Parts: sequence; C-alpha cells; structure tokens
Amino acid sequence: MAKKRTSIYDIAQRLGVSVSSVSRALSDHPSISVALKERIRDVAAEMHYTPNSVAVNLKSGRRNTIGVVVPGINRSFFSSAIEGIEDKAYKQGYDVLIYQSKDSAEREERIVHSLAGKVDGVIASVAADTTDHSYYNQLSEAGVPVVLFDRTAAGIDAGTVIIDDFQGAAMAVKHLLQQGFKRIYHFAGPQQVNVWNNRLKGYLNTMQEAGIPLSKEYVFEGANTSEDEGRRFAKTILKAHEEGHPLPEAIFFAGDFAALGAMLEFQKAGVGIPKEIAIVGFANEPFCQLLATPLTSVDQFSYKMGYMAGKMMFDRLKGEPQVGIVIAPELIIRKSSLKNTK
Amino acid sequence: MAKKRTSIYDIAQRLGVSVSSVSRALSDHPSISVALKERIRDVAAEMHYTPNSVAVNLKSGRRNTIGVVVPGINRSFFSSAIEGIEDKAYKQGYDVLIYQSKDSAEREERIVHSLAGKVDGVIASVAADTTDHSYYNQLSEAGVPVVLFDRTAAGIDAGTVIIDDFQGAAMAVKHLLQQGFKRIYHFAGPQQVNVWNNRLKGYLNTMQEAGIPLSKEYVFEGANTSEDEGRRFAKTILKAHEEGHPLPEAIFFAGDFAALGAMLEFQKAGVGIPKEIAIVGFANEPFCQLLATPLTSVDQFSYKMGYMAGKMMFDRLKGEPQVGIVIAPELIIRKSSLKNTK
DNA sequence: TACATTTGCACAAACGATTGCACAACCCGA
DNA sequence: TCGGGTTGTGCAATCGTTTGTGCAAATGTA
Repeated sequence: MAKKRTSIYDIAQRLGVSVSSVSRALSDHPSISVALKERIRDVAAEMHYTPNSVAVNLKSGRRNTIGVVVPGINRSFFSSAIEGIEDKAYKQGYDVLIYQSKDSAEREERIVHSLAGKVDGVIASVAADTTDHSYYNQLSEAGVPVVLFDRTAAGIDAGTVIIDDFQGAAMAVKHLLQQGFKRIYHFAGPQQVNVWNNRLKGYLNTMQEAGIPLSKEYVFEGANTSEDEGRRFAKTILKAHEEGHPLPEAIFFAGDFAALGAMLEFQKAGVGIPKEIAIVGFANEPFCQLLATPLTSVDQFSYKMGYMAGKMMFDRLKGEPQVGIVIAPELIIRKSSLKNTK
Repeated sequence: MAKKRTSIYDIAQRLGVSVSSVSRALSDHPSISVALKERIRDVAAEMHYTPNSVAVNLKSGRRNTIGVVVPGINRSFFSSAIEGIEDKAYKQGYDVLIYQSKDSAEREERIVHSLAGKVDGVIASVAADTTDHSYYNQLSEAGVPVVLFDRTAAGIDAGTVIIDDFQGAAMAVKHLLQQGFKRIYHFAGPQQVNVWNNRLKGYLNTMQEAGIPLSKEYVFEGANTSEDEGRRFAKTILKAHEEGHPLPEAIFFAGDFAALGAMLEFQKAGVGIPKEIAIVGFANEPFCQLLATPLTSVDQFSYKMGYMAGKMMFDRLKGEPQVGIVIAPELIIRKSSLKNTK
C-alpha cells in the first residue's frame, strides 16, 4: 500500500534529463524541443504521473479552493445553494470545502480562523445566534475575498447576494390583502439577522400602506424559524382565541418550517386552513407543494443564489469586485392562502 | 490588499533566532528553553501568525482532508449523510471536500482522478449510470483509502457502509402481507446498483416465502427512482386497469420519490390510497410524514450512515481496516399502508 | 584545572513543483 | 575560422515548514 507517487523527479531520472525540463515539457513551454516533450509526456503517462497539487499550491500561493460556511447542510435551502456553488466552482476548476456552523458563532469563528490560508475565498451564510461576525474581516484583511449570501451581516467587507426580502414580504402581504384579509399576523425570525428584519419591515410597511392598524399581538418574534417555534406561535394564538380574542384571518410566516409547525398545530385543533386562517410561508421549501394543503410561499431561488455567489466570488478573485446582487423573489401561490377554497 | 502572511521566517528574523527554533518552539519541542518559547509565542501571537497549511501538508505528506463524492447534494439522503461525515471529520480536525457526480460516471471518473493527491481518503456513493466504477481502484492503489456508503460497487477495494436493503425490503413486504395484501407489486430501481438489486431480492424472497405466485407485471424496473419514473409506473398500472387487469392491492417502491410520483398520479386518477392501493416507500425522506396521506417508508438512517462512513475512514487511515458495516433499517409505518383506514 | 555531559540553538536538507538565469551546442554568414 | 544569434537544457533558488545533525556554551564531575 501507499507506494510513493511518481514525481517529476522520477520522470527526469528515468529519462536522464533535469526536472526543470520535465516541468517545462509538461506545461508545454516553448523552449523545450518537440522531441523531448513527446518522450517526457509518454513516460509521464506511462508512470501515471499526476502533479502534486500541494506543491503547486505552495509555489503558486493559490489554492484553487473556496470555502463554504453555512449553518447546516441538511436544509433544502442551503444544500441547493451549495449545489449552485459547487456547479460554478467545478466549471472553474475549483474545489469546494464545506463547513457547518450549526448556527453557533463560536464554531463559526473557529472555522473562519482555520480557513485563512486554506482557501482562496470564502462564501458564507452567517450563524444566527450573534450579531457580531467581525471575524470574517480577518479574512478580507488577509486578502481572502468574502461573499455572503442570504444571511449577511453588517460591518463586514464582503460581497453580498441576497433576495429582496422586503419585497418578498410585501408580495406575500399584498397577496393576502387582495384576498380580502385585513387581520394579518406575522411570525418573524430573530431580528438581528438581516433577512428576518427585512421581512418584518416589508410586512409592516405594506400593512401601513394599506391603512391597517396593527396591535401588539399581530407580530410574534420567534427564537428561530423552526417547526417548534411555529407550533409555539400557533398555541399562543389558539390560547388567545379561547380567551375571547378573534383568530387572525391570515398569517405571514418568515419561514416555511415555522408555517408547517403552525399548520400542523391548527389542524390538530380543528382550525381549517385556509378556511379559517390563510397562511403564507417563506423559502418555498420542496415540501410546500406536498402538504395536504399546499403552502403558498415566497421562492428564494436558492440554487441561483448559490450560483451567483460563486460567480461573484470568481469575479472578486479576478479583481473585479462587484456590487451586491439582489435577486427578485417570486410568490408561489397555492391553496393555503386562497380565500375561496374550502 | 493581500498583505503577505507572516511566516515563521518573519518571526525568526524579528527575534534574531533561527526558523527551526521558531518551528520547534511553536510545536513545544523539548530542546527549546522555556524562555525562548515564551518570547516566540508572544511575537507569533502579536504578528497574527498562523501556519501555512500548504507547506505543512507538503512536508508531512498528509492533507488532513477527505473527499466526498455523491450523485447530488440536494437530496435529503445525501445531504444528511454529508452532515454526518462533516460532523465526524470536524471532530478529527479534518476538512471535507464535496463533489457531485450528478450520476454521471464520466464526471465521477474525472473527479476521482483529480482527487488523488488532494485528499487522504475518499468517501463516496457511486453514480448510478454505470456498473464499472473501477477508477476508484486507482485511489486505493495509490494508498488512498476508499469507503463507499449506500451505493457500493463490486470489484472495488473499499470499506462499505450500507443498510440491509434485503432486510428492509423484507420488512416492508411482510408488513403489507400482514395487512392482508397478496397482490403486491414492486417498483425497482436500476439493477446494476446494489441497493436496488437487494431490495428486489428482498421483495422476491419474501413473496416466495409467503407462497405468493408472481406474474410478470408485478415488478417494474425504473430507469431511476425519480418522481417521474414513479408516475410512469402508475400510468402503466392505470392503463392495464382500463384494459381489464385488476389493480394491485399494494405497491412497494424502492424509493420515496417514485412512490410520491405514483401517489400523485393515483390521486389524479381518483384511486384512493391506501383504500384501493396501499403504498410503502424506501428512504424515509422528510416529506413522507408531510404528505396528505403520510407515506410508510423504510428509514435508512442517513446521518448515521454518513457518520459511520466517516468513522470507518478514520479507522482505515489509522491502519485499522474494518469489515463492512451493515446498519439495520427500520420500517416507519404511516397511513399509506394501513388497510383499515379510509 | 581538565574533561565529560547536558542544554540550547543554528545549519541545511527535504517535501514537489516552477522559473530566472547561465551556458553548451548548433547554425549561419563573413 | 571566428563572432553572433538561436535553441534546447541544466542549475539552483524559491514557496513555508519540519527535522536530523552539528556545535558551542553551560553545567557537572574528578
């Protein structure tokens, strides 16, 4: 096992030429005679030579690798964004290193630290449990370009690829308004994260423009946008209802999983969707269309976001820093938000 | 931008000592005095020194990186397996390089080629469009251990982590038999791939043991296990029904997506599930429990498979080659396969 | 005081590839 | 036959570490 790999030195020795000639021959340098090039290439093929990329990296100072840091890979949004990144990187001959922050800033910081000098650039979607992601600046200070997608952070020297969350929220709320709903609640995510903050703003702004007065119980800020938090919100609403409050006519959720949790909870309580409460989610996770009551949701074009983030990264590596990219979201209307359905 | 990184040489120069002393001090070598160690560490911290991993790799011959090759990252099974691999690797201080074969053997071969010398080991689930994956042997011949999970391949020197597909299929079919079904069909995947072949065998064996005679239309071999192929199967069945054939009482699908496609098709045709046809899938994708009629399925413990594959990889790297691991599957029973339900 | 032993550090080679420079061999014309 | 210009190769430095070996100073022993 583990026979030593063949290096250009081995080839040189076999042919009685110098290593430099071998190197030049293999990279098709003009100052090597055609005859020697052929001999060298033949022997190289015969000995199954493949260049040692580590040595090449050391010499060139480039790694041909980009690092990707996401909260977790096992969510459709992130895995398909990564798919987009990998597709773009593969085309450019770059490798992709994957890391999961698990939404822990501490872990994220360790990862970012270890990344310096290992990769040519970093693409990330930041951990949600903190507001200070300044450690990313160590990368850009060291000349490693950073591109943030979806979850960005203030005060970081990085390119950004996001969707227009404000607009997405506005589309969702307008849709509900058009259906004739007025008493529209909003399940918001942690406000230190840009995406959830912008969705809340979009909701508030649209409601205000429509002249609908809000009261306190309209907005619920979840600790995150998980199924459990969605359930918690639903329970809050159901309890209020028992105490005499009217049910909301509709709810706009800042995330599909939260919407899912709430739907399951409402279903358990016998509250019909969309008959009694209309629901809109955010992310357009694949499961939306599979639910018993298919869920209206805002599509984020995750694959495209990943691909664009990759593209922006390579532009930056070429020294063409781009301005931030904002992708227009799209509202996918399904049964869960339609008034005239049973 | 791109200020040069500080190397041990810079530290050595600043303190007027040799680079070797710096290197030894930082790795706590006994032959350096405590006083000097402290001075060096202070300066190193002050200059924000981090070792250049490329140089370390070149010197040590180890990369501290494992490569992962899967058909695609955007499927829950693979993304959560990767999650398991990454978790294990992170604990060991290893990085993870991700590649997508897109189920193309040609692309897979290119990837595997490029991987030699880039990683210390490779964990893969092979592309489905071919039966010859011998290029993986170039890795093991070069001393790079290979671990295959789920989709393995014959004739490859590699460790394997699989679930007992035969057993999983048997569990599914037995469950259907217990429900009183006899006319049980099977949607099979491409037979050159071990997992689908074993599921078919499990099905056939269980049916035979139950003494149920099979006829040709019972088994359908899909080109893959996608939603579309599932639809195609459903259409075939519906067409045969129109021509006078009885419907199957139950169908065991070798994959959840195929089951999903068929369910949607049956629903469109007004065929009730499980009332008219009971259905069992395979993989226990997250969407199973979210369907209008929740889908009974065989759980593959994807995260665990990934984690075990990682574990086996590190054992191999330590020179403790393990035998293959077989994980016991579990049947998750839901509404889609229960007889006494409407 | 003289010698043996330990301690602490520096020198230099090595990992595998790239590349500026030097130089030998060739061809040409004068 | 010699100078000048190509052509084709080799030498050696370099990237940032690690590590075997050598050597001087400090310490111990008689």
